[in-house]
Amino acid sequence: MKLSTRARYGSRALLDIALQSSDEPVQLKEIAQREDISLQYLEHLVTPLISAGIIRSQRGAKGGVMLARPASEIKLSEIVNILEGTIDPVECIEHPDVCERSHSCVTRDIWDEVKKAMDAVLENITLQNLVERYMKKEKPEPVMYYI
Amino acid sequence: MKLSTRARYGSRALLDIALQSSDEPVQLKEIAQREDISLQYLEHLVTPLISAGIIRSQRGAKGGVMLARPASEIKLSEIVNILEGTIDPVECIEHPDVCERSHSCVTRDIWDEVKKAMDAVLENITLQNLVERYMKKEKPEPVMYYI
DNA sequence: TATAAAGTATACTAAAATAGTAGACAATAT
DNA sequence: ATATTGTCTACTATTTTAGTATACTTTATA
Repeated sequence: MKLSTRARYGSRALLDIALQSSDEPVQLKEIAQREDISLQYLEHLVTPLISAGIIRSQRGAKGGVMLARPASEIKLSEIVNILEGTIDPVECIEHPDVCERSHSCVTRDIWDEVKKAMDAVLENITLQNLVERYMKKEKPEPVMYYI
Repeated sequence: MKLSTRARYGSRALLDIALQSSDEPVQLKEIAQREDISLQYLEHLVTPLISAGIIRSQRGAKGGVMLARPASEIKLSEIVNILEGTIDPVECIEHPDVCERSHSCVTRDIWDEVKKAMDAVLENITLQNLVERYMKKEKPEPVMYYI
């Protein structure tokens, strides 16, 4: 029941891009270095994200990638879905035919509830939220101490 | 992000046992047949469930397995945990040391929230609940039709 | 317009996890 | 005594995941 590196690395890469947010594209090489992901593997993650319209790329010298939409409009559920495929904990949620029991299977119902619980979390978190969380961790609000 | 067959088969096997609930042990061979799981594979699932005190077994002729506790005291979270290992979607939840970023990683925080959402579902469903859901599906309450 | 610096695409390989099988062994009801 | 049933350990096959390699395309800019 583990997420693969694809979703993990991919989310980190996207957060990285969001944090560099300027008008200039961010080079894959830089992302790879900062995030400790091999450039070649990162490319595998970037391609589907481009196809899905999460990021866009500029080829050639001074090229790189950038968010295709505002960070506030990129939901984590979308990212995970693109990189991980469906989050369904069991095949029979999406394709009931794989098991003749599906229609009457109560355990299947449970896995569906589990999926929905996960979805609910991921649907409500955007890249922008991640950026804010990051900022908060990096620069915590000064705390007042009362003596 | 798939559950393995272990948790799926295991839950079904336990529900099967709960449904046969009598004082007599249920034979593994029967469970295997009803649930379409090879006997040998089922044995792999049964062993850890016995160790964990979910079921107990009687060896020898007329032997089999039975619930070691009332179905209402067996939570799905426990079953999944035994058969699947932790449900953590990423290694770094349980073992932050696997990644030097853990302490400052905001994506990790998200995966932790996802885990908690899943846990919340599985903690609240017992084998007894599954039995009741099953009964409901099999013998739906008669519905009044108003003309 | 040549060229270096990027991203793109496809194919391959290694490693790990998952799923499943086989067979000898141990306990027990009858 | 013995047939029936669970137990244990070892092995194997398959699939998925992770990662590497290499040739190719695009483009800024000198």
